Amino acid sequence: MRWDSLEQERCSVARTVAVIGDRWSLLILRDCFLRVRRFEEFQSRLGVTRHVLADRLKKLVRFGVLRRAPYQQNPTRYEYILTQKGLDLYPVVMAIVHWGDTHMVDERGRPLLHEHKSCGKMFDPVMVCSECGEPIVARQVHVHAGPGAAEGTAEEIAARAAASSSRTG
Amino acid sequence: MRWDSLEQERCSVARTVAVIGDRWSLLILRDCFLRVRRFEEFQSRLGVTRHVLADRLKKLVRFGVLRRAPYQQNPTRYEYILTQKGLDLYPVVMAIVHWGDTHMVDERGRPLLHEHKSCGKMFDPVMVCSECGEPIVARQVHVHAGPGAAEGTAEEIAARAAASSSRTG
DNA sequence: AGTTGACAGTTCTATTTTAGAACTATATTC
DNA sequence: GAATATAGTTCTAAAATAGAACTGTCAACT
Repeated sequence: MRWDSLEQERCSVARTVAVIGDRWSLLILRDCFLRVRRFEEFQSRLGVTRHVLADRLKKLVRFGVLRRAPYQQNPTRYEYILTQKGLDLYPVVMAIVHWGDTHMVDERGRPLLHEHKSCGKMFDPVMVCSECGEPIVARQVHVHAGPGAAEGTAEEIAARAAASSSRTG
Repeated sequence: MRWDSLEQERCSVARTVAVIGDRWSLLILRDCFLRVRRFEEFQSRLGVTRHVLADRLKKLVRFGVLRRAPYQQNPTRYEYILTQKGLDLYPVVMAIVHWGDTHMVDERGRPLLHEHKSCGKMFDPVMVCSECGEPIVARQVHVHAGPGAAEGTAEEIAARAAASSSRTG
């Protein structure tokens, strides 16, 4: 599998990973949600090489996650702003933050706290079912082939894997 | 910034990215949640090189996301199973899937549908506030320095970025 | 007894990506 | 006219990845 072909995969994870599935893209996004917008600030905060930063910003713009907006003339300079498509990545970033807060903090505790302006409280993000509102755990989810499924659907794969496990283990 | 040092960063995103922030790790995780467990099956499904697969599985075991469990003797062979720490990554994977379903599908529609066994319905994952239960959007969240914050906290950074924007743009 | 096949890797070379540093371009301030 | 700010591009060395072949263990078949 080549990376160029990832975005054409019949899997939403693979397609998303084609956009944000590298280390620097995720860190750039984190900074975007912290209102960082300019090349120099990304660069100095992240310590990423300028070459890679330019490349990743181009990629995120190409995929419509960021847009390049002029903020001054003479010379014209641009800053990078999250589009709606980019803002919709907030749950991904928050899920990552929360996992890090839960499993990767040291004795000093979590580096950031999040306040929900609507209710005024410090909160954790919780992923719930859109239908019943209950928190989602992996065991309680069953996958089905959707309209865009390829031949080897996840359903079939899970069935095959289960069969192979009971056969040998 | 070296990748070895990423896990020591004072940021939960950076620490999480040190574990799962590369393309193959995320795809391996996706497969884990689809009950794939064995080297050969990961390899044939993903098309990843065996070298990289071995490396990533080792890394995920080292970080406690997967554990290596024997499933046969003579010769002893192992499969890779999600630990609780790994299962806790489900919201990350689901958030990625949902973003892909929303923004990266083609005309055929989404490849997978998810059924919530608890309520029996097809659902989308929604990220809500642990305190008030309302869906979370980026604008409604304010960050504060936590006990593990470093010097340049996100709060300060956001303030600085805002100041710089109003100055020049 | 010898060959084949399954499984879970390891090793090798060629290619691609990234790190790190220097350089370019435009315009403003000292 | 020199220094500074911003947003890149270009260069070489180092690291990671792709792609293929190879290793070791054991079971099953011939």
